[in-house]
Amino acid sequence: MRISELSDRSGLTVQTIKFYLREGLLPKGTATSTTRAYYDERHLRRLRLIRALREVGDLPIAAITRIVTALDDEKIELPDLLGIAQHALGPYIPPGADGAAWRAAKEDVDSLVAELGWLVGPDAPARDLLAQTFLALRGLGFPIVLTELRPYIDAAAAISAHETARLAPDAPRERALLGTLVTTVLYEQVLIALHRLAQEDASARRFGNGGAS
Amino acid sequence: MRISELSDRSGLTVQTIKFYLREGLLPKGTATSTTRAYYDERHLRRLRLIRALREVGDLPIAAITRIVTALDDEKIELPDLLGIAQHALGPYIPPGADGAAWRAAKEDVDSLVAELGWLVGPDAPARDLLAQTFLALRGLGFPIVLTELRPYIDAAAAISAHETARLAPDAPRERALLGTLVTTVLYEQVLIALHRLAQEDASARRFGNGGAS
DNA sequence: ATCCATTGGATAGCTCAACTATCCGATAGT
DNA sequence: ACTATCGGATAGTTGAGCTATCCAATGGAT
Repeated sequence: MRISELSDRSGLTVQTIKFYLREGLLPKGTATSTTRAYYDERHLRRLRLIRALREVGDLPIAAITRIVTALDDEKIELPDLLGIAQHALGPYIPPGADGAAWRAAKEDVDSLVAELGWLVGPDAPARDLLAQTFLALRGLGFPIVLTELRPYIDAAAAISAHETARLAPDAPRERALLGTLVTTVLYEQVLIALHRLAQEDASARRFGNGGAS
Repeated sequence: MRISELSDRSGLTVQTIKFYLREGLLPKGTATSTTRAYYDERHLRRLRLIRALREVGDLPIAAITRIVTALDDEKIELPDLLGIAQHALGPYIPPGADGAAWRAAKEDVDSLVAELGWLVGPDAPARDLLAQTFLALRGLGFPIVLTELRPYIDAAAAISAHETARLAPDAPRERALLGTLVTTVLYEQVLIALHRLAQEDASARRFGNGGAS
């Protein structure tokens, strides 16, 4: 199909698609002449992936670029993609930030991970995310207590065990990679949404339907 | 304290603090003359809250404005604040979007919530967030299966039950409100971070330490 | 064969969010 | 009395993510 049909079918403007082409998010179509190139279903699927990561996952273009580059790289295998995706998700803490309090929070996280016996790379960005949150909580007068953390740890462990088990080991590479990504990025939003819904429910039951309009 | 001391203690520039004052995120100090105003610990706490919501929760200024306005409104009670905070968190789906597929996704969500018997307001934004994610997943060829959702539902329910139970009913109003907010916004990040860590652990165990650097 | 809408490719511009910088007149403290 | 600082206002900057315009080259319809 031509770019205009790609535009129609994806719901994106031609300009936006050209922008994604420029940025290297979308591979070029097969050129049949100077002024004509053809696109196929793979391009359409790629656009859908980009939009899902942008709109639902709220990832910046730069992060999506890194992810799709890894997706297109035949050499990258499934287990490695998770690391790449997680790195792309951030957060990006400028190195050497914040001094003593930051280092203390990092150490809290490190010792928590060690205590749990989780096999996690030492520079996983999720460590920074957790440390950042610990730091903010402390600053607001809500210091972290391990026992308070327990339900979150259990929930995280249960869900990720389920997710990993669900990966079909015989799926074709592209689909397996996509499945991993989807799990990492989109099901995280599912979890957040369900949590907010459950929270509203719990609050309504406790306070007798407080703020529900 | 004066604005310069507030700047030093919060780590924000004077300009940024002035910006927050202009935007109504930070209440004005008590003016002692045309060119002098004094700020107290409450202002410092407010700045810490703003930064936590911005940096950790990644909320836009507009959402934070709505939240702190509710915080400062003596008439708003704890149960109502949760609704306000959740509304401020978004997402903001432009009404009347996307047509048939969108409506179908919304209905999936509505029937799910009904099936679970959860007491959730009909216009809770979390419904939209979930619908949006369902839609994206379907577009990528990963349709939602209720059984796949089960672990997420259970996790969400367990966590929010814990959170609601943890609210001390005798805490002073300001602190109770803050606690609710913190739970909603910051512990969500804790959950995400733990999930990513757990996922990396599960993947490492299954594939023999794949991408961990 | 001709002609005009469409395409690919390049470049420049726009919009929004979140600050950041400058200016100005008043004043507090020395 | 004087000068660094403050509050308040206004304007400018930066980065992300598009969006619009231009241009020469088609290529399908006539």
